[in-house]
Amino acid sequence: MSGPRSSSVGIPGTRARTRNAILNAAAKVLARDRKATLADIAKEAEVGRSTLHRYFADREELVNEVVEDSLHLIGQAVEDAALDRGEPMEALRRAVSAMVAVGDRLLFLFHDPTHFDKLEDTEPDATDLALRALIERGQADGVFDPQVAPDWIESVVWALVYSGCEAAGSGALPRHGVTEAVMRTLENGVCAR
Amino acid sequence: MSGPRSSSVGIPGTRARTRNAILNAAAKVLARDRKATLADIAKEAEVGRSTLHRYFADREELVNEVVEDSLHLIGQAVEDAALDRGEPMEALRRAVSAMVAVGDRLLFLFHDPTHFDKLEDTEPDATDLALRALIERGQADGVFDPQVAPDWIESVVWALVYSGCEAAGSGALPRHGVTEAVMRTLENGVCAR
DNA sequence: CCGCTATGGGACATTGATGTCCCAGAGTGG
DNA sequence: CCACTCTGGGACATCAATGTCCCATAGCGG
Repeated sequence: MSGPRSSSVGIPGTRARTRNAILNAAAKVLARDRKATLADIAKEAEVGRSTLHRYFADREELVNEVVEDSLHLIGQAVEDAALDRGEPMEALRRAVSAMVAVGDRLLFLFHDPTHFDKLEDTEPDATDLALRALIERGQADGVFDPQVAPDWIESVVWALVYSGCEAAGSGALPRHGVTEAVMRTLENGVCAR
Repeated sequence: MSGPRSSSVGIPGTRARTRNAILNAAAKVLARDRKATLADIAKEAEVGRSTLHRYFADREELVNEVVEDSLHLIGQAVEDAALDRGEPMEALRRAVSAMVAVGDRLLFLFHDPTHFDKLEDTEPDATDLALRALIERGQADGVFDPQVAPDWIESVVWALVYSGCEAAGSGALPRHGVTEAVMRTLENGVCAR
């Protein structure tokens, strides 16, 4: 009855805040352990399991919403990076920096390839398109290696950013040095200059 | 049941072969979906669920054995690469090639960070030591970038190899081109030469 | 002060995976 | 041909997670 359903329009701030807390907690917990219980997530979010169920009927629904939210956050961050402006290499740096900034969600998404599969159903999202365009622009400008597939370069970028975020999470890299490490590797590989 | 099944059932080697089939199937299935059922694994291995239970009492036991087996395979492959011999860059190429060769197991291990955690309990394994030694040797020789932590370089190598294996799995890269793509990226990053 | 909403927590029913047993069939070696 | 081993599959018992209800209560706004 009167299920407080519809999206975040007109909802008292409380509901949006609780909802957000649950989404964040879910992303964090599920990134660490994909088999985490709903109870675990509720605990992390500091809400009752009942409350969690009030906001998300299914586990599936919850996960889907976290995925969607994460994609949205990442997309927003990358969009703000305005990859179509400026030198390709500088734009790439902004992209990496933006990705690192939402590292938690990145870790969450990458930790479950299943989500990645669902993503293929939807239209190619703006994030990938922007990144792809940047890569091709850089290749055309002779800045990025034109002899390898844009696909591969994109994979490399995501992989290194992911790696950097994980390294930061485990303390292997200082949080502020992630972008720099990733960029240096993207520019030079692992070779001395 | 049994169409073209095992031709020699009483032979000692048979048990090992069945066991191996289960381990391989488990690695493959679990790499794709961590929540896969024991029934799924049994099906992939083309054995009955009962048989699987005869070889591995627990799900936990099975997973542990797959981890151990995978580490062993990877370790063997890398050891055969004799990373302490020859030019660092050539040795690195051999390392990458060896890792790619056991890509399925790599995908399995990386898909569940939990396994990675257990690994920290044990002594630092030979694989990491060999790889680390190679990296430091290369840095000393001025071949690898001495200004970044060996830790980071190691992460990058694993990340790119993983990425390459995944790309191969999804058809984005031809299986035989993985080592080349990874090495090119390690040598030049994503920049034009 | 009153009512409304959101919440937390407990009490179920349900479901799906898991682990155990047992039995009959097939292939092998003696 | 007989005994033995390994196997697949079915029949449970168990268990943990999940999803549903319901009720008492705290907080917020009118």
